[in-house]
Parts: sequence; structure tokens; C-alpha cells
Amino acid sequence: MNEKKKPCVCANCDFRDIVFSYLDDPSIEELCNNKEEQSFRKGEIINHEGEKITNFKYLKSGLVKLYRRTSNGEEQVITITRPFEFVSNMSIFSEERYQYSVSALEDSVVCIVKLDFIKELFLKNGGFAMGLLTKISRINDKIISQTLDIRQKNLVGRVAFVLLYFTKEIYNSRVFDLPVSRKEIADYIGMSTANVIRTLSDFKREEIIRVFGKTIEVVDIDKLEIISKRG
Amino acid sequence: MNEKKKPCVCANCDFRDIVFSYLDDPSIEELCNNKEEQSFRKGEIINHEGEKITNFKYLKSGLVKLYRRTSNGEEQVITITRPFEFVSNMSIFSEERYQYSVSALEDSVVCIVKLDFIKELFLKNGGFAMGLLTKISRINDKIISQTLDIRQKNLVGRVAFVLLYFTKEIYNSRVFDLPVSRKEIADYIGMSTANVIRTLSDFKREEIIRVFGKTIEVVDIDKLEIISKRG
DNA sequence: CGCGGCTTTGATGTTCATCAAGTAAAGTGG
DNA sequence: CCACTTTACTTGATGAACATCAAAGCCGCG
Repeated sequence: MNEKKKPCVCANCDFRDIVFSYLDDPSIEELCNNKEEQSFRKGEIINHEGEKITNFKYLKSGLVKLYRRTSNGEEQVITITRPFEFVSNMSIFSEERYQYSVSALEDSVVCIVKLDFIKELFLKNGGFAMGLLTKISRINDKIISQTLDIRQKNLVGRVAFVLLYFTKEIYNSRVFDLPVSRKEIADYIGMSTANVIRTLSDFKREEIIRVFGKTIEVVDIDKLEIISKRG
Repeated sequence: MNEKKKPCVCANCDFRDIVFSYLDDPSIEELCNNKEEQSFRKGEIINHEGEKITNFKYLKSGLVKLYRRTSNGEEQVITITRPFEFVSNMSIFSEERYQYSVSALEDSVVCIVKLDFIKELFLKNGGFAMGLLTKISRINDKIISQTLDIRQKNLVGRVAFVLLYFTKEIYNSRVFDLPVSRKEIADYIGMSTANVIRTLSDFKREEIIRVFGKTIEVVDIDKLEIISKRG
């Protein structure tokens, strides 16, 4: 008798609560067998724009950026996100190929499941399908509203926004190491690198933040909120 | 015997091919009984930001704009779209209330189905669920990529873009009546009204377009493409 | 230690919004 | 149907916001 059946690691994964909550234990077991984990070092590319989509991927740990290259070769950062927001989000059901690239901003671990397996699950398990649709919708909503928010702000408002984003959404701490270069921030909020730096310097001078290289300390978060809103 | 059973109008609707193609005739019949059509005059509001979502709505004919109001009271137009792109798209599965407003730019007809009915269908019919997810993903993808495209362009590029959008995507004709005011164009592409007008005047002067009030004729579509791309 | 990339700052010019003033067009009430 | 009011459109002038360019400092890495 096989008393010591190894428990599937997926059964305890936080991700289960999010989209796989409708799966019973045998299904989770099957998922586990169809799953692979892959590690990416900071800077490595997880999905490449134009590549064929064959897998359903989600971020288990780390931090990634979603971006695309414009016709004149510049990089446009669409969003920066933490685990449990899908990595291969969006296009996976609507397109054959990735519309955007994804790369690791910190060392990251990604879970990879064959897309066909997910599609099968989707077809035969309505609850799972609904959970997945809700999750995907929510991610899309977030990206769209974030993009609209940024668009509406001026230069200082945008920099304030991005600092608050790191403080509240990404690190949940008033002190953090910037995971991106000044240029990447510029590509994210749609302005020039020089002006991102200039604005950071202004904030430093007004003692709203302290800066030590890549390390940022938000001193006056309330003032930052005001600037971001008014922006 | 009931020989003269009235055929359900939904059975022949173009929309059936798009998301309801997986439904068999009895289900379509049921859909038909749960459906209402509602007409909206130009300018009327179809969905209101903040309102509770109870229905699944889609545009049968007409033209609508999706927009939101920013914190300082300005209007931000997210997209302008033709039938068969959902009206109550996006948030319907992820949010309880509408994130955005929708209003009619031309007289429009909207089909309205109770959201609960769609959810039931979704749960028990995997094919339908997959079709719907694909459709929703595609609409979201389109909005996101459009927004990114616009963001990356300068003033003239944006105006060229919007003219091409009306020419190719909306009217499929080089001559058309603008369904929106100059101000609405400005709110759509994120610039001031005065500069939209100025740019249109420049295009007129360079004989790229002809303008008679609301009527636009695109004379040199190639030049417009170049300006839009380079922008 | 020296090379290359990222960062910083100042000077300059372009792009764009804002303001103002005028004209055309579209409602509105008598 | 016309005078009146309001709203949309148009153009020029001005200044603010922002990008670009250039030069110098910093830092990590071979």
C-alpha cells in the first residue's frame, strides 16, 4: 500500500485561492503533474513579443514588467506587477502570439501549464471558467485605468504617482530599492529620462523623499498624494 | 399542433455568430425570451459610471463612446466603437458597478439580457464561455493597444490617427460626417481643443483633407498614414 | 585604473496649453 | 420665422511645460 503519497505542492499554493479555487483535489493533482516551475534571473525575458503562445504562465514570486517596442524602437512599459497577476495575461485567449514582452525586474519564479490543459479545464468546469474570466477582467481593468490615470497627469503628478505605486502596491513600505532604472520609469509614465531625474531631485530638495542611489525613502507621503492627485 | 411557431429573431442576428455560436436553437430561443431591445437617441446615456451592473448589454446598431470623468471634472474618452464590440464590456464580470460611462454618438439600438442569465449560460456551456472570454479579451486588447499607440504619438500624429480611425475602422469611407465634436476628439487623444482645430486647419491647408463643418473628406490617405506612423 | 553605462544638471529650443477675441452655427422662445 | 441666446468652432498671441542636447560626475566591473 502506498501510504506515503506525496502531497501535491499546488494544493497549498496561494494561487489556488485565486483562480483554482473551483478545482477539486483530483483536478489539482492533475494540474500539479502538468505544471513546471521556471526561475528567471533579474533582467531575463519571460515572454517575448511575437512569440507563439503555448503555455499559461503565472508569476509565483518576484516582480516583472510588461512592455512593448514601438515602431521607432522605443520601449513602452505597460505595467509593473507582483505575483498573482498573470504573466501571460490578456492575449492568451484572444491571440495566437504574445502582443507584449514580459521580463523579470527581480529574480522571479513562474509556474507554467500547457495552455491546452487550461482550455480543457475551462471547457468542462464552469466555476473555474468564471473565476478565470473574473481574474483576467480585473487585471485588464487595472491596466486600463492605470494608463488613463497616468495620461491625465502632468510631469510631477506622474512621478508622484509612480513613487506611490511602488510604496503602496509593490513594496508596501516607505523605504525600498527601485527595481527599475530612471529610464524605465520614464518609459512607464511617458516622459523623458532627464525630466524624471529632475523631478526626483526637486522632491529631494523639498524633502518629500530621500534618495541614496537606487534606494528611495518616502518622507512625506501625504504631500506626494496631493501632488499626484492635483497633477 | 403548433405549426406556425414564430421564429426567434435572435436566431438570425449577426451577433449569434460572434459569441452565441455555441448555443443550440433551444438556448437561443430562451435567450430571445430573456432579451429586450432598447433604442437610444444620439447623445443619450446607455451606462452610467458608478451604476450597478445588472444587465449584459451589446450594441446592435449605432455608434457609442466609452468615457469616464476625471477627478477634476474633465471627460476622458476611452474608445469609440461600432456594433459587436460589447457595450457593457469589461467590468461586467469583475466589478459590481460600471467603471465607465457609455453614450450614443448616433442613434443606437442595444440588446439587453439579464446578467444572471448570461452567467448561468456561462457556467453550463463551456463553448459559450470560451467564446465570450475570447471576445472580451480581444476588446480589452484593442483598447489597451490603441491607448498605447496614441500615447506614443505627438499632436499631429494623433489627429492623423483619429482621422484614419474614422476612415478605416468606423465608416470604411474616405468621406464621412464626424460623429463627435472637436472637443470630444481632444478628450479622446488627450490634447487641447484649440490644437485639434489648428491641426485640422493645417491638414486642410496642405490639402490632406477637406472640411465642410462636420463633414470630412480624406484626400491624401497615404500622407495621413505617414504622419500617423512617424508621429 | 580605465572603460562604459547610468545618472545628474544646466542651457536651449520645441511643442503644446491657455487665454482672448471673434465668427459661425445651432437651439429657443415669442 | 425671426431675434436672441447659447454653444461650437476658429485663429492669433503668449507663456508654461517639456524634450533634447551637451558636459560632467559617479559607480561597478574587468
